[in-house]
Amino acid sequence: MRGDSAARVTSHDVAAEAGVSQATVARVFSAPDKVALATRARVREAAARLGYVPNAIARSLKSQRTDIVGAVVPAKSEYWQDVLTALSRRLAEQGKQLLLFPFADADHVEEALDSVEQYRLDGLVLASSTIRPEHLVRMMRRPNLRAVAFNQPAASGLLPLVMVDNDAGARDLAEHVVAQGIGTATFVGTIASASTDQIRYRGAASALADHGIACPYLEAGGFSYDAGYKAAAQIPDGADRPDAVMGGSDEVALGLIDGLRTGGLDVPGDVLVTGFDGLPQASWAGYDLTTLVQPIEVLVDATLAIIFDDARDAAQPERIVPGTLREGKTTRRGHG
Amino acid sequence: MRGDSAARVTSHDVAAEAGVSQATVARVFSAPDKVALATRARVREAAARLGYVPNAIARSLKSQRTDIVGAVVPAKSEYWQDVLTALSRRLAEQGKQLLLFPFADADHVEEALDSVEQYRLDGLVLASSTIRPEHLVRMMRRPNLRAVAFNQPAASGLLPLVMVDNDAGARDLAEHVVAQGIGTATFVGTIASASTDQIRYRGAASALADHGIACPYLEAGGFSYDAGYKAAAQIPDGADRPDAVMGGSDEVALGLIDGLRTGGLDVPGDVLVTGFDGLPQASWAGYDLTTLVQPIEVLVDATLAIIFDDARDAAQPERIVPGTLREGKTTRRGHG
DNA sequence: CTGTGACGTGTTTACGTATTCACATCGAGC
DNA sequence: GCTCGATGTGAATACGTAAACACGTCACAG
Repeated sequence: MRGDSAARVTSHDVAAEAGVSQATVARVFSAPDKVALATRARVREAAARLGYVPNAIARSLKSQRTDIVGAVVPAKSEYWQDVLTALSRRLAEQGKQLLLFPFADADHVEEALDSVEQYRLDGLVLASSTIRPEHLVRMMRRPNLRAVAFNQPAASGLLPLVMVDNDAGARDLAEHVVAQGIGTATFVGTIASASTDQIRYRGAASALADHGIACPYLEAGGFSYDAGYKAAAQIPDGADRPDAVMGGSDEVALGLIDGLRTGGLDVPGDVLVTGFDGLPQASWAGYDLTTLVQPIEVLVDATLAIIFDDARDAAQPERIVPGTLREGKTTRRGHG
Repeated sequence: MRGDSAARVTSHDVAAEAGVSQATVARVFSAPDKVALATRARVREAAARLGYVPNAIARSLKSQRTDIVGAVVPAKSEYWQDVLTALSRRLAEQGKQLLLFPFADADHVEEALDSVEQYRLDGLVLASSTIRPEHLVRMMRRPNLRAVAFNQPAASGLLPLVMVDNDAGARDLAEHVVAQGIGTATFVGTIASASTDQIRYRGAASALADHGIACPYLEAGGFSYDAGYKAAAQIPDGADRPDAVMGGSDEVALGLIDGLRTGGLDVPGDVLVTGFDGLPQASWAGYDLTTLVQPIEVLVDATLAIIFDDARDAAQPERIVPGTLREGKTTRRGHG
């Protein structure tokens, strides 16, 4: 029978029950090796009897550490869901928590950041390339808060930065489709103002240009499946139809595939398609998309290293991690 | 030029700057109408000048409210991602935050709950039917914590409960496939021990039985696409092949579709497929899955209502919300 | 036998805010 | 002209913990 009726059990209550001081109780739970073995056992028993659980709020107030990392991310996005899953898993391993600050539009970032400042977080992950530089600067200036920009090239020079090598990845994808023998290509970007989108397009266009292939840009207008699906209708058909369509993200690429197929085209028979990110869905048999897989675990680890490593005086780190080309059937040309 | 150099600005600092007491500063930020207009303006200015932001930790300690709701959810799941997105959006509208406690296996729920107790959350959403009853009981007993079971039939009688009408939904789906003229069916469940899985199967089997159709159960062994994909290979082919396969969740159903198609079958030509949940991916043109769409917004609102409504003495509420049948092409038989 | 350090514990204070209580001021009502 | 209530503000306290500091005990080296 655990004492669950007591409304709020504090370390003082436990101290009284065990016949020690509050400080000793606190030590048992935060620095056990500083307490004699016998005392420790007695306190532990008393705590169990009363159903005592340390109050993280009070601890945070006193210690000036919350053990919570915040993440400012777009509310709707497959890619970020994956990142957050990896992030929270790693944090949980270290006994830390993840506090979510999702935002719907880029216009609502401001509100999210207002909330962020109230909580004295140990660190903050600023995700999405739709966060504007002025917001980044704002976070840069908060004392005692390690903010890291995640996959957000625009943050370069403003904040510590972790990202996949978008340029190299886009080039790899372009080289790959060139190797399949294409003669024309179109890049369907997500949102033209996003810095990742720009880098990916430039990388792909530059690599294609090296082979004498022009690559017009088409904006899907979002990071979503729907945006890609609708964009497929904009792609020229007939004689002007490109041999390959490169999506600015996997979500857009998946939408493109279905959009193109709905339009009566065969992927990869009539047109090759590539993505970018390496979402789980890209591996689904129905799509089997050729894409650039981001090493999310590596990126997350690098992010947490920046937040928690004590080298606070170090220069602004920038970790740029290479991705991996995943070759799926969407670029496998029937060499008939 | 905002005073961003000051390491930690407190209400005391603002009070000194504005020539008022700390209490007045606190009032300006928590109950502005209790402060004279002129004073209020002066304090606001001083606060802006110093870059003061109220400390949510200290506020929580004093007020015994954190304005944070926790959610214990499986780390990997499309369905829960959707729910969490809706949940955090609604919370953000009320100036509240969502703290995530993801768990990898059912065995790790215990650890997650340990963390939960440390934070004095305003409410807790217990998701996933893989959380075992003993864990539910534990949360039931915490004082000052409104825990709500979300889509977790097993919690009935133990905790306030919000869920979609799994039984009716499964029946609707079964009736729908019967109306397509099927003669045989197989139910491919997620995890047999999950209470939602059991209810969905029983509902479907019962409705099918009303039409004299037997419905064997096959366990995919997970809630994932992969589980469904692999399970497709277990489905009898040839003469024993069922006319319809009902998936225990959309993720499983999507995997089933691809698995069946990989096996050379046509969906819906050779076999009909249904899902359950109404994931965004189910609407993707490549699948266009017939499924039962959960009204996630409604479920989330009901959950938050239980957490925040002051009728704390009310009997344990149980909200069971009906879902909506979404008819996709995976059950559209070619009436050739 | 005394000085020294390690060890274990208690006392006290501070973290930053919300709230209670007390007090002062002011306008209105008999 | 005095009471009364409303209004605005300050002083003081509590929320629950961690950590600095002080103290006492004991083993051991000289």
